[in-house]
Amino acid sequence: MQHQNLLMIISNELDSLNKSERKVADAIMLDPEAVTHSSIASLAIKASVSEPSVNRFCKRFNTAGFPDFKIKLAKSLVSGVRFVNQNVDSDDTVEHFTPKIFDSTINDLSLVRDSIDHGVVNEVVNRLIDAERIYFFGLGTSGAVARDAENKFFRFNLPVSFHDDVLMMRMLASTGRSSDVFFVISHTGRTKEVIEISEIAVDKGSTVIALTSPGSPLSSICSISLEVNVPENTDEYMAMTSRIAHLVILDVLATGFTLRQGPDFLSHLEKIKSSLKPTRLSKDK
Amino acid sequence: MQHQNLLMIISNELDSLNKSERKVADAIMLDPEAVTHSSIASLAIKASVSEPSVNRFCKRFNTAGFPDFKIKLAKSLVSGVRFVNQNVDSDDTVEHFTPKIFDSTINDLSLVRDSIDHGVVNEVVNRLIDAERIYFFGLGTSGAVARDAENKFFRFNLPVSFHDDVLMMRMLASTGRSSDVFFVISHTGRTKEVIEISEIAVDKGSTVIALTSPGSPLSSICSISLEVNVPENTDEYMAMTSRIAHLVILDVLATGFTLRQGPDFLSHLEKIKSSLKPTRLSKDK
DNA sequence: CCTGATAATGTAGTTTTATTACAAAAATTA
DNA sequence: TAATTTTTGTAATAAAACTACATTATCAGG
Repeated sequence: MQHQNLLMIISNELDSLNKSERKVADAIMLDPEAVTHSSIASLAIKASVSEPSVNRFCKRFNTAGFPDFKIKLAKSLVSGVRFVNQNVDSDDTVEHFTPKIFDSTINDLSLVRDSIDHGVVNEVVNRLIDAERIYFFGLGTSGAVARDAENKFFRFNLPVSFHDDVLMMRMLASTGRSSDVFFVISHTGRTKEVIEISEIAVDKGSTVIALTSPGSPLSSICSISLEVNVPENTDEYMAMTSRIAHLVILDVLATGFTLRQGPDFLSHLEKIKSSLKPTRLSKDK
Repeated sequence: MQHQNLLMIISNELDSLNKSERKVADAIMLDPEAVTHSSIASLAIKASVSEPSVNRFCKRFNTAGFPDFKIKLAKSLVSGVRFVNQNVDSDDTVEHFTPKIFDSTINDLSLVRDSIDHGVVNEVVNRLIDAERIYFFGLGTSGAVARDAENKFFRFNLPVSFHDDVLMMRMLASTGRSSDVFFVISHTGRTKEVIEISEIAVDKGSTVIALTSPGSPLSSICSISLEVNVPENTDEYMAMTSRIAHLVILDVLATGFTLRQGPDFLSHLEKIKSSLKPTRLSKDK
């Protein structure tokens, strides 16, 4: 893992430390937050070791020195990213598990943000702009994502629909034209029906864009694959965050779409927005 | 606000700074990450001011001095929450706007995380557990959220459905029983139809839980209101992040639900999970 | 259980970094 | 414009971190 939490690394390597290093580690674990504000001297005293021992400790953990160590330590302490189990425990109360779920989602989103392929995003936006029709396909949870996508892309003045019925999907795929874009959403990329349907659409010469995980069967057979790597959640109580990443990516695509259309397009969006006004109660009652 | 971001504070007070303070602020904003690794001297040079000016700058922002400032700055950079210029510009390329959209979503989620009322969450979980039936209602974008919620709560072995058709909603609401829970999702909380339907359900003695924004008409008429304050996005190109916050909150509720059922319940969830296996291609081809 | 080698730790001095006190320079006000 | 206040910088001081080297502990082979 590229970006791992310093405190976590320390606690993992606790066994492979020598005496004084261990003393330093213990002193840090006791109150990491305090270490952030203390000098190398005071930490040395707290750990009953010499200052250079603390310094050596820092370097052992791939930091430039004590100040750098403090910075990295501080980062690892930020808001709920507490290294000690960010997993939900069976005896957690609302106060405990709520921030854990948020933090875990946030963390996953930032991983996706940093790993997404801009070239592919760009290419997908191009294909969407050239499309005469867009179909969003998804089953189960991804069906909800597809539905959200329809809602978003509908505003762009082109025929869009979403489908979560495999029979409909199959029929549409087999009657698809080369100017049609099938946007297939699937977390696993392993659902047989979805793969078959995508293959049909590809055979018919339509563009099939997949929003799925890297290296999946779906990914390999479609025209363009927008691969999203969301770490599998081993925690039984944790929800699937991939669908949220998918939603954000669709936001990205919609934004790219809008930007490419130029500023005139904004007035069109405004028109749709204001069409909803009569359905709402006004702000001032 | 309890936990506010240092970078955000700085960018907010940019106007009230004097010349040299402003120079320091600009130098920091240019590359905050670099500042966390630099000395007061090098930052002073970069900002073309004296070292004491940098020191005074730090103290002005309620930090003990430069080292403490660096720690706080480092913390504000965690989870990639970059606050500088998170609006999408019309000449942004994919490389530019993609992280902006992710960051803005992440930022909103962390605000919701810190502002959510745990007592209400707890109460909502209780009501959901006592429910004999749960209906998830939502229109437009919130329809997709409702659909996702159905998918999630369906696994809990109790009758759940989602509806995005106002006529169906109206009929269900008017035939509702006191053991029924209507879970109404609405970002604005101002859609007339939704409010009317909720009022009907309340009159019939059903429990109406609203997932909506604070102080909205919907919020005031329902049984329990789960209020989510997502800052309105003024940027024309930015998407609505409230729906994502809603999804995460539904994850939280589902988690609370699962935890309350005790460990035996997990085997039931496992059963549902494995029921999907035959629809998928195996990992090893 | 000694001896030499190696690893671990500490001491003391050096260098870097941050802070403070004060003076000079701007800016502001009357 | 002179007095006052605010801002900014200079230079000295203090604090903190690091380095080279010395000492001590540990361990393997005899």
